[in-house]
Amino acid sequence: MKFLYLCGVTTTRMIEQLLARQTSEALKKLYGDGPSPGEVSVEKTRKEQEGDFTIIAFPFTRYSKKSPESTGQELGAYLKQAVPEIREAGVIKGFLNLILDDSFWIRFLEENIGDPRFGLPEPSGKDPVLVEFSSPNTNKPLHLGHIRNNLLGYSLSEILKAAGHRVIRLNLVNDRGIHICKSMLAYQKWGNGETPQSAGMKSDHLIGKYYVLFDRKYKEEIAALVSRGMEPEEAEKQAPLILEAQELLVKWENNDPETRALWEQMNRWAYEGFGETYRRLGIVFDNTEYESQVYLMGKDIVRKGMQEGHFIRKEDGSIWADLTGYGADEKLLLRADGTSVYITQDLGTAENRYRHYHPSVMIYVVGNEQIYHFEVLKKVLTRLGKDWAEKIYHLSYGMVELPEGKMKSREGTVVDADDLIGEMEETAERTTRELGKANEMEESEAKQLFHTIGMGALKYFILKVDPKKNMLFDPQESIDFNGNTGPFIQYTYARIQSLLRKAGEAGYAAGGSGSGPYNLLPGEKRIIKLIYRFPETLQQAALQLSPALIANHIYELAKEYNQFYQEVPVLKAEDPAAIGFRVKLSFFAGEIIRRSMALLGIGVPQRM
RNA sequence: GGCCCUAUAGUUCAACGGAUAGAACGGAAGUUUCCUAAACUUUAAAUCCAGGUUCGAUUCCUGGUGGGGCUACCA
Repeated sequence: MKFLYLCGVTTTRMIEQLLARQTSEALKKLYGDGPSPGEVSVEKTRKEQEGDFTIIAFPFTRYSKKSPESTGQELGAYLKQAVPEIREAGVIKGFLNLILDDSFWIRFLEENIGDPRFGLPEPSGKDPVLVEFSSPNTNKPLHLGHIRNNLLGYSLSEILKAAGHRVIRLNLVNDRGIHICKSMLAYQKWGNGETPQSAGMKSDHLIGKYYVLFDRKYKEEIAALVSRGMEPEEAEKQAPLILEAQELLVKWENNDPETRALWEQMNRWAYEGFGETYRRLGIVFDNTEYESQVYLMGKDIVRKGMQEGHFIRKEDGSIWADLTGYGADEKLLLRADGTSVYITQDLGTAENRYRHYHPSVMIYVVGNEQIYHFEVLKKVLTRLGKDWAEKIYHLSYGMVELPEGKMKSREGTVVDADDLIGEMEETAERTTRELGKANEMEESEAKQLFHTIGMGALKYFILKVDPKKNMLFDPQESIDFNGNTGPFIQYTYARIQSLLRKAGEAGYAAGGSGSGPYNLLPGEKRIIKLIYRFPETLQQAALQLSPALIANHIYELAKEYNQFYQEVPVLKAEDPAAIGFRVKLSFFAGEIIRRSMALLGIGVPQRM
């Protein structure tokens, strides 16, 4: 993301920087000219090949005027001389593979194992990054799409914090607008004073019931009008229910006491329900904004812009921005009846945030169906001379699709958030009990474990996918607990903790240092290298705003550790030095797993 | 119509312009006198099509084709 900067470079990448610098010097010395160190890319060697780092010789042939092979040979010979950490340098098809001495990797482990801030750069102290996410409508309960939004927003915030940014998590509640009036109207007409208690429903679900009811009755009215010969488009505008909802909106904006009282009651129900869902998901915010409190600011901006001649007023009194010269169409900013639309309040919130927080970046975690909306928002702000409009970044994530297609709240084809959370916990409980793993647990510990595993499965399932891509969720197949999943990683962690408990009993310290020379097994080295790359992955995840990178990395580590665990004895090793080293390696791997999972908002159990 | 996103094993997902395109699930075959088998090992299976740029393209560009989204006085 172009607005973000790196907060700091962690010390662990120093060997790559050293290699790049030496390569640059080598080429200049050998051939008289060469790239700057920044132009040299030092990559990790592919898994199938032997080596730790790879430098590609092809780009250097323009300096050497020789084949990639001999260029690589000469460079390799130079580097081996210049860098004592290099044990071997071999060239295969123009790829210079460097093998570092085991002592380098062991020293890395020793130096960082006790550092709780390993991989974390110093906090930048610069202007904060705002992350807006969740932003629910108060007219219906949360569904699977919101879950993706919440998990992404929360995880990104954690990642950005870890990468050294000051982060402010914002929730903007869409608590006003025509959509709210629809549920309110349906409740007025057909609610008979029903309450969550009397209905025995979670409060936000009760509101959703009336939103769906409105839509059903509204569609009936449209159908009736159409059957009497009206054009469908016209019928949608003339149906009595929609006209009534519009009246209700005007009343609301004019502070009609009765309307406001109903609105407040229904919103309270919505917040109660959302609060419960957030709690179960483990989502928190630093601040909550309410659209009802900022939309007037948006109206003012529009009025002022109108006076200054930036906008146009149509015959019916509605106000529009003419963006036809800017790669967009005309965009409505205020309705003819003076009430505000979606973008009106977004103009207000943006201005409000900019003044209040002086952010370096404003990230909006909002679905990709709103790409156009944010383009227009930025264009309108720019039009008004707000040069900070460029600080707005729309993180547009893909939709969660069901096998039959897109979810539609109004038509009831949604995967409800609360239901899904409940099902995940139930599945976790069933699976755990079948495996007999809860047998010796206290009931409270078991309950906590089911929650941890269930949420781990759900969160990992969603966050491992690249945010910008659409993803598929098939309720029939449910979310797996084996393979590339949250529970797999949690299980790996639990195994490590079990091992460490036993190691402690046997007198082996996990965090200490001071082992002697040691020949690394291939599996051990692969684990160390994955730990070594954690800081880099964190930076990449922050830069690309992608929790998926963390998820992929941690899966690699868990997989690698499981293989090691299976094939290499730790506590039963012959050599005490080997036991000591492997205990330490296990401890460090466990820490990286725990911390990475925390970046995804996922907890890890001590046993499972 | 216009604009935007997307296309990889049967399925769900990976791959800073680099080597033989990786995993998982599902399929086939194995591993438990040994630190937790929610694990591990082996195996079959894929870059939508046609051009272009490059030493090198799944990746970048152009044109097709398929899928999705936006283009609301909904948010």
